[in-house]
Amino acid sequence: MKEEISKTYDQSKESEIYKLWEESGYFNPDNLKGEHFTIIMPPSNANGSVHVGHALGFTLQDIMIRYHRMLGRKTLWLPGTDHAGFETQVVFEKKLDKTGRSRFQMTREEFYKEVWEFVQQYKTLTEQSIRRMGASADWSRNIFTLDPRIIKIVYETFEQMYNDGLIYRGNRISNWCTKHQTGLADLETTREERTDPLYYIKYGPLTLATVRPETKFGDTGLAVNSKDPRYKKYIGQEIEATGLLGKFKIKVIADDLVDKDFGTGVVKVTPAHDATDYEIWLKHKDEIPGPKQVIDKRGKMDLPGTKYHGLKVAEARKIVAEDLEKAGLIEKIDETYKHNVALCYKCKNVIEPLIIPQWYVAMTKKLADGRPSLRDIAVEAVKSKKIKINPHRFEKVYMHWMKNIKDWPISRQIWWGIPIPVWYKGEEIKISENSPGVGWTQDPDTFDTWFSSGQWPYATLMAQGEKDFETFYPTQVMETGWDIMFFWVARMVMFGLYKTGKVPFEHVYLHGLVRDKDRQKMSKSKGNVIDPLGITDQYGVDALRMALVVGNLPGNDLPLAEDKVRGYRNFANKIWNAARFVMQNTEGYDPEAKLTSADKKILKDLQTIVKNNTKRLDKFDFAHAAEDLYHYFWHTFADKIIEESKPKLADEKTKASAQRMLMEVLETNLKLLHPFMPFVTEAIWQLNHKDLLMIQKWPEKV
RNA sequence: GGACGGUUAGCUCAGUGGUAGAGCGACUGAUUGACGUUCAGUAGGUCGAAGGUUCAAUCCCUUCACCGUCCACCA
Repeated sequence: MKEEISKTYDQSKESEIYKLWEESGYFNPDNLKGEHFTIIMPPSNANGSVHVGHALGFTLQDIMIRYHRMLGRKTLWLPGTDHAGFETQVVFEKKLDKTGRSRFQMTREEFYKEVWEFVQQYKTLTEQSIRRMGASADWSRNIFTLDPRIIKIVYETFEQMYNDGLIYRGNRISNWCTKHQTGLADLETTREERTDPLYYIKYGPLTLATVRPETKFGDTGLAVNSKDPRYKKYIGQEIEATGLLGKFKIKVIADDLVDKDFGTGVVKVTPAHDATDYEIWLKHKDEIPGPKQVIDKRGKMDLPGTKYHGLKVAEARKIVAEDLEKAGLIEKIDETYKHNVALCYKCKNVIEPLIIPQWYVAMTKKLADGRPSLRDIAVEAVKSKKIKINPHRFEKVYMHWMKNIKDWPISRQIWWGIPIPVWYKGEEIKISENSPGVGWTQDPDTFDTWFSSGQWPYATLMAQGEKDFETFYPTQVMETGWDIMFFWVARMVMFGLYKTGKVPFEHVYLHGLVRDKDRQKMSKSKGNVIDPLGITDQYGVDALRMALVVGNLPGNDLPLAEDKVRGYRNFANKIWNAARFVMQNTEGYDPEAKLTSADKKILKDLQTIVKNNTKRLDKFDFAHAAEDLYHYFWHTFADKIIEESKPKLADEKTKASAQRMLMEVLETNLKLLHPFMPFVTEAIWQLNHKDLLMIQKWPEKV
């Protein structure tokens, strides 16, 4: 046996080892006993290849899973993929664009079918990549967000919430992306500071400041602050003014949303095209007319019969400003005005606030039977520590967001997604997956992806059958990136508590983003992307896993350089060779040999490592756990214990003790290292064992 | 406009109320011996600034500076 062990660790055998594990059946908790330990894998978006950020998530989750499996728990790691509605549609439309096609030239059915095929390819690819990372997930329970079992549960929840009055259809102002032709939640917009001209426009006796003169055709009122002495006399009055389309009358109202100190202290109220104005109108419905739409969904002026009709908003703004200037209606222009503009988070086009009917989930509304609002149950779960967020500081961020939460628009005007199961016939509304009969038409919209993925923890388990749900829910840990805490984690908490009465998970672990060695975000255009599969082929998965874990504290971004991966490849080889040394020198050793006091001391010190490491894993302190093991193995075990064992092995009096000691230290280390570096440790274990290291009992704390 | 995080060795980051640590990098030396994907060693830091608490502060408090991030309806 000794001679057969190669001098360097051969990572090309990793896929064979994975096969060994997978075929053993121990990824499936049905073959395990004990108390349950569950992690639901965040479903990967099936629209591209896995990147190193995914690899980080898989690694951290696999560490927890392998650790708990070795502790003797009935351990389930349930994998899945996400259709990722909007995200995927955007990716796919870009692809269409490259070949000169567009979804607007296709039928909805054609489009859906093509995206489905596209997603299937990536789904398979993603699942292979997850395996390549060593993920010990239960593939027998693998599930897709568009699985009929999931859709059924999503529909049930929708109906239940509708009946509870938590879901309603509202015709109100929403963020509209003119490129993607869909409404978006506030979270799906970003803001960018811009410098735009601020026009001071005359409205009869008054002057007001605006950056959007083109929307003046949609004005239905003017507003001032009630405490502003300058304008007291105008409140409630109709003033007469001259505009580009002739004379008009407009009413002045008082609203405290108006800041006296901004501009002239007068604002125009354009409820159809501005969120604040819309809100002002809601409070003054009796005083001023409602929204008057002058911009359409394509972001073009909708003013038939005028010269502005059909102009894009940006063009119209220029022309309107010029015309106002010519007509002597501009008092001045402030060219240095800085303000934040809302953009679509995907295409960075300016969001056009428009009134579009959307479905909403009420966040702060109490239920008729007295149950607290979704927001309140989600706040309580964290406050009462039923859910703990790691790092702790994110609990503050979570609370702050909850405090300011607004109703969540869940309908999207996109095609790729779960259709909204609502049918209309005149004024009648019915919730149903299939047509209720002749004359009914279905709502054309689809759900926001997060409406389905928000239900993931219970939906994935319920989809497997009632028994799985009872056995594995609530889950123990949700491990994901901090960047989707609001999008996803917060929603899962609400849905989970609403639907099951229990928290969906006990712990949230938020990892940081992986960046390049200069802390830059990885992006294809910068060419600084580290491809996890490529790096894995070169250095082995274990090396990548260690590089991702060591030095990576929760919530902090992680700079990753290839050098670091190379360093841990060296470590994997070190482990291999230390093991080779031990095996070559312990042939036929006596596991019961009497220990010398020096060797006893070594084993006692090892207990401290076991104890500390276990404690660290229990506290989710993976970075330090990994670093400690690295140090102990290399600088204590390899550099000192093994070196010092050489004379001991040469002396017949101390040989038996040294052999036993070396083997015990090695095997304990293999077990401790296994969650972090499963492949090299298992490969070594397989050299002299018939069973799997993966299911060995975790070293006892003494 | 709010809030949060950071500022420690050339780089990336740990850490502790009691004369500062790791990895990588640099430098010097060793070496056919489990491993050169190695070993031994050296250099390198007034722990962002100023105050305060303390016998003692890099660590606690206050203020400030700079960097970063998130949230936000001032048109």
